[in-house]
Amino acid sequence: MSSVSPSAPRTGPAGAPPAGSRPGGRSARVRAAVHRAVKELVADESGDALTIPVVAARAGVHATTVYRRWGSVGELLSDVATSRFTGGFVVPDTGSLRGDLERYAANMARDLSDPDTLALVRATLGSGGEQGAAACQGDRRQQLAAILEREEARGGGTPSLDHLTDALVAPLYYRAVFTDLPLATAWARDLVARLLPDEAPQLPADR
Amino acid sequence: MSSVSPSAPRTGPAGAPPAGSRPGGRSARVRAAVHRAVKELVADESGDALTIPVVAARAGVHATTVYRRWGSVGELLSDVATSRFTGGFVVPDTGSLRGDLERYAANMARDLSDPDTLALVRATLGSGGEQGAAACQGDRRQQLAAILEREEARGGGTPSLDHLTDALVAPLYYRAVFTDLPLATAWARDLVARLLPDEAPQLPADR
DNA sequence: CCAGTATCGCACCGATGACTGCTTTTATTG
DNA sequence: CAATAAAAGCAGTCATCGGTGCGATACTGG
Repeated sequence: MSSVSPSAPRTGPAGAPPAGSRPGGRSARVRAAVHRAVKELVADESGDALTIPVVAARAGVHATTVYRRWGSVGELLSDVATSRFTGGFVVPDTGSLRGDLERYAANMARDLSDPDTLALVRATLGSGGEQGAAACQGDRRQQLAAILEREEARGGGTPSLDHLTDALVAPLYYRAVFTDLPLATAWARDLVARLLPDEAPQLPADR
Repeated sequence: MSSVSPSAPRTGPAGAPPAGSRPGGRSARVRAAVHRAVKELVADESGDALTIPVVAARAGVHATTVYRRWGSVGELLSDVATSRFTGGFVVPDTGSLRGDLERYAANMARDLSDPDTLALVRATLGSGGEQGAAACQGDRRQQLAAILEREEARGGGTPSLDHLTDALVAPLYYRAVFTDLPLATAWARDLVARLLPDEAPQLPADR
């Protein structure tokens, strides 16, 4: 008998700067504060239940505001995850497919190695449902597609996007989320090596 | 100021039939009822918050019982996930590594395709923390190790367990948890094919 | 069949989470 | 600079979650 709050005005759909209304200073500041509070609380992992009042209190914002802008913890987490995982890092351009992928995989590995990030992913999956799951991927697909497209323009035959996801993205995410194995960059490079048979690796030293 | 309940007697560590104490009729029945209630509630996905009182009510069990046997929602979910994912299906034995893996991957795909199972995984990840994540894997590693060991006894060189995880388990889980792409058995077979180059597939018709 | 004990049900309490009108502040627009 | 409307703050209500002490119950071993 809950879950639906038919009254909330909620102008913007809780995504980025509210569509056409008021991107002004305060809203943005509140949004940032809430986002940071969520990240911190999720990172703390004190089993603090991550509830709206707690988030609001830590953000120095009134709970009402959070209730109105975001409807529930799930939506809030999805929003945070979205802005955390989209536009994050730039797509590498090393000149070769292998180089791009190795760089990209290494970036992803480093990103997912952060315990705070990992906690955010888990929490978002837990209460963000289908939407939250999507949010945890961010641009990944577009970014990989861009790499692939560039390589195609360059000439060579490329693996499909799905194949790439299976061979690269999936192992990274799986290890991070489900196991406690370390996400070494050497291992990430191995993934690329298995995906692209033969020929020597492009990046001798990492970063 | 929560998370630790120093008083609870809690004889069995909330795992399977209580170690040496009392596997008797009622306890087992209660346990089963609670487990089923959790599964149903998680499956319902009504955003019902999945709280202890709610679980207890649906199980027809008093909340106190749940509080005492399991300490928190996280532990409860971990327990349910563990018993859901361990000893589930038998390790296939088709006589060849490829056959075993294809069969195993297909089973896993079918298993993870169930929306209820998926919801359980997500919820467990969300509030079960590290332990919950481990619980979602069940015997997978041992089972794959068994398949590998059998193949080694048979003679052939086998891929490493980690490699197997990256190439098979990870994509399955990733697709299920993070995307809404279907987990077709044909695709699962492709995964095996990419893992084991050359030679024709062993199972012409599935199941 | 009986004693012993683990386990469950019941009544109860404090704390706090979810949600709602109303007022006040702040950003935009002319 | 003034008017307007959106968004945030405030106070307060209601439901219910988390947790405890005690008595009743059912399982186990002799």
